[in-house]
Amino acid sequence: MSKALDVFYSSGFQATGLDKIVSETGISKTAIYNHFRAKEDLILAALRLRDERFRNWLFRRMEELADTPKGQLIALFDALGEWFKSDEFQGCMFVKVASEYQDHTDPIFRQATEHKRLIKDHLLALAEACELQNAHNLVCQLLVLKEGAIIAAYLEMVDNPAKHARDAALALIPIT
Amino acid sequence: MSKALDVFYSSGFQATGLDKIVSETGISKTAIYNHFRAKEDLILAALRLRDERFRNWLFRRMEELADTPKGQLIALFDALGEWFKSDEFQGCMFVKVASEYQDHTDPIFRQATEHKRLIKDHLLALAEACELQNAHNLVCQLLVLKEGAIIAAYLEMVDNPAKHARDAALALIPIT
DNA sequence: TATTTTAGATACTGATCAGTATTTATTGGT
DNA sequence: ACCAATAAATACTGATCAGTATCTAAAATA
Repeated sequence: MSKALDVFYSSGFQATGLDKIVSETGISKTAIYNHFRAKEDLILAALRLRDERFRNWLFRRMEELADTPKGQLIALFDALGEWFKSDEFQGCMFVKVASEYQDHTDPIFRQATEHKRLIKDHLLALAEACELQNAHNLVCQLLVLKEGAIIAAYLEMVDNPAKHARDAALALIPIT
Repeated sequence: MSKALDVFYSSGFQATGLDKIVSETGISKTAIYNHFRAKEDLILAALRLRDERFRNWLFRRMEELADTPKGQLIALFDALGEWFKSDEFQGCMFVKVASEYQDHTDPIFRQATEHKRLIKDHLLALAEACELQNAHNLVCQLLVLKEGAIIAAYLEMVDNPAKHARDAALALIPIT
């Protein structure tokens, strides 16, 4: 499953045939279809695993980098910067899968949006712990910065997008 | 060509077979391959057309909405908001194609990044006309906001992402 | 009008896709 | 040791893919 995730992440979803999954994982096609009803289910499982791993890593890293809610919101962008610099980085898997499965009612598309919602919830909790007057608006702005930084990193639009997003976040978060 | 662009935009690139292009456009496969050496060339042509149309529309709209360079930079987000609300909106075609053709040396991927570069150049010219001390940093931040707003709109992460991006931009652009 | 050229439409090719049926090997019980 | 049951590996299916070859019809020249 973990290997399947890697293959989908680096080679795409439609472009990755099940034969490739078989050859990369060593698991036979029969065994795959024993656990998953269809390729769609395999993709959904890969997305679930990715969501769990990524959120765990991100939230933990934010906690390691700062101990106040406000500090953690800023550390979001430091954590993103580390991700961008890592060998693993190949853009956001959920943006990519939502680019391939564009039907907004498709379970795959909806699972991509669910990942984003879970991150939003976490940031909202942090922002509300800051006792700001409009935590919701701030979180929306930070989310826009986060997604933009990931795209900018993937498309190599600017140098150090995480730094630019962090600077912008600092300008948006009240000092008090 | 225009119709082919629409099909790719709404149905994806790998998922769209040439048979579908034939049935949607009425142009025979032979005629298509007379003008384009391969499907890749057809995609590249569609991207060129999209780039030209989108940049023309965006820059013109920014000019219509404001007459100062600083005003136009802010109007970028008003124009984006109009795009998000339009029926046409289905995310950024270049982000989507770069999600399907991930090899950074692939002509398709590079053409996607080229589109982003051309927009960056335009914003840079506007920012430099504002005579700010660090126009480059500002443009990088605005680009991050722009890409994030498009993703947030496509994945329906937040309500009115253009407004949030615009508010953030206002906080980043010096008042003077 | 007869002939040649051109262009597009249809039909085809080998490859690859997701998914399945059959066969082979392995395990567990007696 | 023998049989039953399970699980996985191989081989196959119809569909679809990008791309091509052949065929047909129209237009241009003489």
